[in-house]
Amino acid sequence: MSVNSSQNSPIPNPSARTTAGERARATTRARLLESGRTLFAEHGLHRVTSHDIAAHAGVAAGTFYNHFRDKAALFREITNEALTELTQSLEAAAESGTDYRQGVRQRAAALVGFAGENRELIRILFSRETDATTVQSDVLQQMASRAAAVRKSLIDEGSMPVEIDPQVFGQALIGMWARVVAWWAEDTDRASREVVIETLTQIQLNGTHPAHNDPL
Amino acid sequence: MSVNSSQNSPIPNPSARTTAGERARATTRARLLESGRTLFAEHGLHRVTSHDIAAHAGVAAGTFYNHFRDKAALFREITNEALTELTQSLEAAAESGTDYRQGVRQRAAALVGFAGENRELIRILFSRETDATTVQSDVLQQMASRAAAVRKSLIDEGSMPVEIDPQVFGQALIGMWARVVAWWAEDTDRASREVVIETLTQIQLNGTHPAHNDPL
DNA sequence: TCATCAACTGACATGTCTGTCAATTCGAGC
DNA sequence: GCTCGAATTGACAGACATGTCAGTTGATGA
Repeated sequence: MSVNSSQNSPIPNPSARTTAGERARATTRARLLESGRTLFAEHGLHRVTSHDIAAHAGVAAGTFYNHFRDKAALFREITNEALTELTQSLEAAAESGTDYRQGVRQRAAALVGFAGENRELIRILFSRETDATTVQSDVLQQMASRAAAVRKSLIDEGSMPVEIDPQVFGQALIGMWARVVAWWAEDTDRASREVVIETLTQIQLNGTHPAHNDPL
Repeated sequence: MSVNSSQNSPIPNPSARTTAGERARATTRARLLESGRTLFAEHGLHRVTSHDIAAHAGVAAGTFYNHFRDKAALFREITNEALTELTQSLEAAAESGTDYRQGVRQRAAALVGFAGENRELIRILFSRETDATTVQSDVLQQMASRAAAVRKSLIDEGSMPVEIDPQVFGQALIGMWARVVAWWAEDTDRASREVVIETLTQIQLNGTHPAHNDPL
């Protein structure tokens, strides 16, 4: 096997020597993904058929199955790609954060920033009107349990009232993030990016260090 | 038309003189609704067929359509009933509250209480795994915009920092309520009812009067 | 006992989505 | 120009959900 053997990566390497056939195949595949993204965002998973996607991409119905086992496979690829990107974005934010307050704000900014630049994907992942609801939880669950862990340690050291349960608060954060981001991505004129970030940050910080916080 | 003509009400009047046929009809209808609730809660709207519901209720497929125009009609009836009940419960809580803090806690208690006693309905209305997602928003939207209005007036009188945007906060509350309640209703051993209520209350109060609150 | 009628039955016609496959197109190499 | 094979085509068969309807059941009351 050569070092430069062809990859399964969804993104074809443009610098590699490719045949016209390979290029055509990659183009068709990309078109199908793009059409899937557009249609799923607009109509939701179960109101879009594989034939719809093929037609929107300008290829025959059978071609769809030349590239994807079934509709679920294409959907999975779209959402996995989105979630990977989002996860990376959040992890980068987590690493760059120094103190806790700053970290919270940076993660909120990463989430909101991602939402602003990937509105179709957010619509697919989080919107009430579409159906990726089973998928969404993983990233957020991670974020929330991280937040819950921090919160737990704050309780243990006594700097947080026990009335706020870490698990419940974690779920509350997940719900809040998903909803706010979906709402905002639907129409980003509804609020400025900064206000959204700031509100999410404040809620999380106030929930964490209530009452006896330094005023900002 | 007689004063006592038969009604379209889903709940038959037991004190009225009824024929055996009418009683049978009401029973069948109730069975279908009950089966729908069970199956929708377990499998979600679009993985349950009208024939499934009929079979679960122990009647023939055609009987379903003797009682409901179609699957959507039965689903609507289930969710409407649930939402009406929930709304009433929340409104009762809103009326009984005297001061703002108390009102917040009472509405949270009403929501959580409803969730504990109607776990199937909550699962249908709010769970990620089912599909009533379009329906859920109305009640919560109302709750949230009420909360947002109060919050706006607090901003206007200067007792709340402007960083927290009322609209965004309203969406955050909706998301938080829906998620927490769905999570808790799935397994009520996850946290005590009191802890859930208290956490929701704290988050909302802290979000409203941050930093310079009286400590509880 | 019998006629009536609403409730119920379940086979079926209809429409829709899915995934397949034999035939066709088209670029690459000879 | 010709052959090979990968990519594509689109008609089609199978699976399934939906809603209907002619026929059956059983309570009612004459």
